[in-house]
Amino acid sequence: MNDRTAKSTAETPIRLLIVDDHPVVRDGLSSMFASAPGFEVVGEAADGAAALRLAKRLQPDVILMDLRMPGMDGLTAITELTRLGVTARVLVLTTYDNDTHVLPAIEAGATGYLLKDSPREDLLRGARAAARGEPVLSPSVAARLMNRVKTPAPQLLSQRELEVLELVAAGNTNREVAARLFITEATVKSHLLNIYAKLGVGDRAAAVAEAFNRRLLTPR
Amino acid sequence: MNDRTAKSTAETPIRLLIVDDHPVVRDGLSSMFASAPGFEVVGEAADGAAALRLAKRLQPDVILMDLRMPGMDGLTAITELTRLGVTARVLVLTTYDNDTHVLPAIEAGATGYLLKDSPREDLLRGARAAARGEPVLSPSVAARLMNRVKTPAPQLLSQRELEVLELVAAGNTNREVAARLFITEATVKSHLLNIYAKLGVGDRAAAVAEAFNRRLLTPR
DNA sequence: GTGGCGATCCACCGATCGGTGGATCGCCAC
DNA sequence: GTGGCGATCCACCGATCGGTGGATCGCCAC
Repeated sequence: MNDRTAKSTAETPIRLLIVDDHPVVRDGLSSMFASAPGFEVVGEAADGAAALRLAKRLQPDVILMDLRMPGMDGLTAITELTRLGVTARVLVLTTYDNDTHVLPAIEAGATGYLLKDSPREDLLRGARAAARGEPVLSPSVAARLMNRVKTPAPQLLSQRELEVLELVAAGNTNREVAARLFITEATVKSHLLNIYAKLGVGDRAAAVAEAFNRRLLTPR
Repeated sequence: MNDRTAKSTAETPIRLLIVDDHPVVRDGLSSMFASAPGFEVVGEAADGAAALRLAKRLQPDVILMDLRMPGMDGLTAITELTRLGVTARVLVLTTYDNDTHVLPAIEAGATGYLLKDSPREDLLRGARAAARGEPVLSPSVAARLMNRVKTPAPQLLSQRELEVLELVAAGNTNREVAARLFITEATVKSHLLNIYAKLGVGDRAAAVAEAFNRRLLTPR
């Protein structure tokens, strides 16, 4: 809460909050960054709840966040930070390069991740990149992200069926779809029944959801 | 179609297909990669249609693909390659670091992109990474990808409304939703009407689609 | 503690949807 | 050129959905 004016150096230092349940890790990271130029460690926390409190009060630029912690874990903390609109960039700290845990953190709002046992230079560079808002990702995680947006385009539905489904997703009634496609309402229903069979669903709402799941429809 | 056996070197070279409508660019890239160890340029094409034909016949490991071309453009060609199940990794070649054109290419199935005027070493490294299936992305494009999967979580719908919508998206009728939530069908409808009003839609199918668009529901 | 607001809950009714049972057309393999 | 298959097209009917018009409850600000 104390008013600090640290613009003596040419560049304002990057304010760090370190969150890890192991004191040894906290101390190690803290001393590493404290001794590096351009960084200032403004706080440490041992679990997600403490991290949330400190983040709100200290307004750090970058939060180094462990995922596995007692009490509120890192993923929940990141979700909360995002929900609260905290602007700090979150760098996830992982022990191993375990993608499956990292991806949900990215989706929750993390800017990237670092391995705890990365070389000192990598940690400093990653934190600086995060402070600039740049992602810090390994190729394997980046590849997983790409797969999430790639359209497999399995051509499961015919072109006409996809047209019908898109119009239904846009809120058109069967009659409106028919008018737009210059066919009768009965034909629209027939297409819809084929769509239901192909997608394994029983109504239009489930068909739309399944189409998004299968990337047949993509969020705009 | 000629049977080639190029396993004289310790490692099989990376087979490249170069696609660009400018002969100068093709020649430049071709000679650059031909003179580099570990690469073999197996073909060149001047537009998307030719690229498709050659890709199917030559089965290259990596395709260097320009986006702006007369006739079939690069984006369409990438979409077709993905649809046809061609296993070649596609590296998009861009003149400028214009993210907006690159992202759709990534979504269509490209492994990454390179700037045409990148240093020789970057081009070689990028092509090798692509051959291994690793993404080749600049931080700005990676950041855009991340934003696509991040959940803004605007808490637009109440918890109960989201529950109802999820059950509707799963194909439940109003009566089934009511039974699962231990409320009456009338209450389910009331929730749905509130959902429609909040999302600005008029029926359940459009509500599901809009929820995916706003990341209130996410593909599984 | 009172007002206001959103979330949650409920009943009745016309419009729409999904189910059943078909027909025609074009394309590809044999 | 014939068979088979999927895409596209169509009519009738019971079940479900969305629209209208409400009531109650809990929470927060004043």
